[in-house]
Amino acid sequence: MAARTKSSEPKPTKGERTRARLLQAAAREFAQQGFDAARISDIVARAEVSQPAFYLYFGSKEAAYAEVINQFRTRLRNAIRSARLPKDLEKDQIADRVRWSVTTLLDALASDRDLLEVGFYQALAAEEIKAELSEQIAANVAAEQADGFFRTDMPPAFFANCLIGIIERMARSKSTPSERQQQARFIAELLLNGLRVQPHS
Amino acid sequence: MAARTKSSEPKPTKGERTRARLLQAAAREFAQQGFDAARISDIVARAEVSQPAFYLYFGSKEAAYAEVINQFRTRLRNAIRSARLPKDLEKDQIADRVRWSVTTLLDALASDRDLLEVGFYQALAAEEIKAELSEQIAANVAAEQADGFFRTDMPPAFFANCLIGIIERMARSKSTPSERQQQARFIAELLLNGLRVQPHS
Amino acid sequence: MAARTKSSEPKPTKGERTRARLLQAAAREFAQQGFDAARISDIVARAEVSQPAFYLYFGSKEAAYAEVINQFRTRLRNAIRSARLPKDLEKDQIADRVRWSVTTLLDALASDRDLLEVGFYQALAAEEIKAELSEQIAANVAAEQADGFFRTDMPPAFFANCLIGIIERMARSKSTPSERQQQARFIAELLLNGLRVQPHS
Amino acid sequence: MAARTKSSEPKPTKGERTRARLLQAAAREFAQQGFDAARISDIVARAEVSQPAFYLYFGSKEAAYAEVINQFRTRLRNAIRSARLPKDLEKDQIADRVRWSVTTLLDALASDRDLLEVGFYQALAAEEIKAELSEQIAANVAAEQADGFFRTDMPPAFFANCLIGIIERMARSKSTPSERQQQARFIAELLLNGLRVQPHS
DNA sequence: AATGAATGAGGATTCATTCAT
DNA sequence: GATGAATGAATCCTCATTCAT
Repeated sequence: MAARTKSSEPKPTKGERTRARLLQAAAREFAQQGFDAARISDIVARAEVSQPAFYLYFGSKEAAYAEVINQFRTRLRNAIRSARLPKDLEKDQIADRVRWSVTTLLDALASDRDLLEVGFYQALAAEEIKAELSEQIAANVAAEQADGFFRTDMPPAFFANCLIGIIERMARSKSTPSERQQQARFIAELLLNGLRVQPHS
Repeated sequence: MAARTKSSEPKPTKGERTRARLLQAAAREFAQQGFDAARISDIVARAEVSQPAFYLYFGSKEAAYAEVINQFRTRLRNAIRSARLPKDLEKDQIADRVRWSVTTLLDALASDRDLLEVGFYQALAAEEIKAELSEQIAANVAAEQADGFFRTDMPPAFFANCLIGIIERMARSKSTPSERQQQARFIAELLLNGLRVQPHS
Repeated sequence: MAARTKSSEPKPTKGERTRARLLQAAAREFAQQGFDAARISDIVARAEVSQPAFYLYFGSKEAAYAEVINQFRTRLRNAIRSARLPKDLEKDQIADRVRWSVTTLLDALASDRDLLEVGFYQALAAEEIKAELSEQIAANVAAEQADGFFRTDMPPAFFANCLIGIIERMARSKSTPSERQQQARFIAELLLNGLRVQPHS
Repeated sequence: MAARTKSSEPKPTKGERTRARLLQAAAREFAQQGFDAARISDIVARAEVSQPAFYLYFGSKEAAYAEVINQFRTRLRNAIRSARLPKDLEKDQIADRVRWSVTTLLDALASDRDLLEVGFYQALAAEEIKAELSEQIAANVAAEQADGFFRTDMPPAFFANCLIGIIERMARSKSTPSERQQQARFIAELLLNGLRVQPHS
């Protein structure tokens, strides 16, 4: 009776495992070839199933692509949710916290290179995803401006887009966790203090 | 004084005009559909010529795409060349000059939406182009750091990528020249002074 | 008085009921889609069983189609057998009797629209079935000519085909029993007396 | 100057001839296999062109089928138009004239066996075509009833359907022109005078 | 008695590309 | 300088059918 008490997923059936394999193979092919150039035959070869098996689990090439994109969106949304600065933050912790937020985002993006490629760099999906991301970040920034953390003479949406642009560039290169921390440090520093020669630091 | 003495383009022959129409049509189709989804048949339809005419001027679909990309690269290179800060700049003019550089870039990018789409947002070409762009900007930044305009505790390449990321996001939306000036002002301000609440300003 | 004493079908097992459901579903799909366009997946969906279940009861799609056709043939044969004019018929009862024969046929055809569609209107089966039907009717007609009921200057086979053609057209439209009686009346009248303006009637 | 004066069709281009070959090949395949079972690959093989050539002239398999059907409809419509009894007909010429009408129809149907098969015996198109045919014939019959040629106690639509059914059966078998005349004679006789033993004839 | 899962084989359609004129 | 006509090669997708349970 005790078994499986905690697990939310009872145990994947054979079909579910096949489907998962196909989805992963699809993500890889879409990432490497783009939607049009990706061939179902390569996806199923990678997943080691026959062509009809693909259609057992996805209605069409488009549907599979959409599912890959959705995976990415969902993960990204979750990451964003964790990246909000808490209200009771001390002013001198801002830098740390911004760094942490950026790290969270970079880590989320780096967690699956294939999803990243499809969702962030392929024209078909990227713009819509970035638009959503932008809105969410802008909302966060607005709140943080209201809390007095950031200067208020720049529109949140503008800043959100800058952040997305920067992160997109950074996320492009394969990086280790510690490299990402370093990146996050630079980004936070640039965003907070700018490029101008600093008075003392 | 003889006619056409100064003009660098003597006078386009019929063939040259056809070729130009085809190239523009190709840019539009590639921009709207992406390389794979773009069809030669649509390109020639747009250019109002027959299919074989396309092969009279371009060796292949790939070759036409490459030519579109090259157009973009060339324009971009020229723009970058103008964006370097002059050495004898007064320190209090930095802001103006950075603003001007960013405006130059944004204007160059906005000058042809189709080229921009292909060269900056389509995975096939974008990374290479951005890599080149990054190197050039990094070189500029390094020089400017050496001249004492910018703080030196950030790697030029890092900064170059940030700038590219930001510019890419900004260039995405269709904008009027004056909107681009406004964008450039924000960008320069952010890059120079950061998001932190400013001591006095 | 005991239950099922008279019934020729002892009591269908579960398997037999499944098979019957499948056969009916097949008839419906074949009728609506034709042999080629009908899909096993739709048949089993209609019968609410799985795909393999189909092959538990029918060797192939063709076999199932053949069985549907056979059902129709059998019913038709029985109907024809009842439609023969009895020898000791009074001359003035011919009209009634012909009417009755036609009604019998029309009723038989109307008793299952799906079988009718497959067996009478789908090219795959119809010709063969009509050929058999034609022979049987021709035999009846020949006998009736010999008995002096019908004029003998027309070949029985010719007349049989006319009758089949007429009946086929009539059977096409969905009709109530009383509409079929009306149709039968017209048919009998036309066949017996023709379209020419009648001397007195 | 004199050349081509009478010809209404200037001279078929190569493409038009290819298209005609394809259409005929399609008619043959559709006739022999039915719409679903017919394969484009067989059609183009018969027309001795490549598969893409098919799509140069027809948008799809469906479109080609529709065109075949339309050819048949058009011919049939023309035939029907000629089969109307002229008003100034002498009563004793009715039989001849009915015979002639039926012959016209049978000849039209026999003129292209492939079109006939598709348009008259394949479920997909047959019903609609016969419905139209029925209306036209019924209109003719009504006019002829009004002119006093036929008895008026039978609905024209009913008679039209009978005629169509009979003709459909007759047209089924391959026949020579003289066989068709014989068929037409029988049909006219049956329709006019019926099967009843005739008083004197 | 029944099914979840899978596949071999085949068919329609599209597209870049090329002759022959 | 230009095109009507044609094709080789591929790709998505469907369907009847089966295996292991």
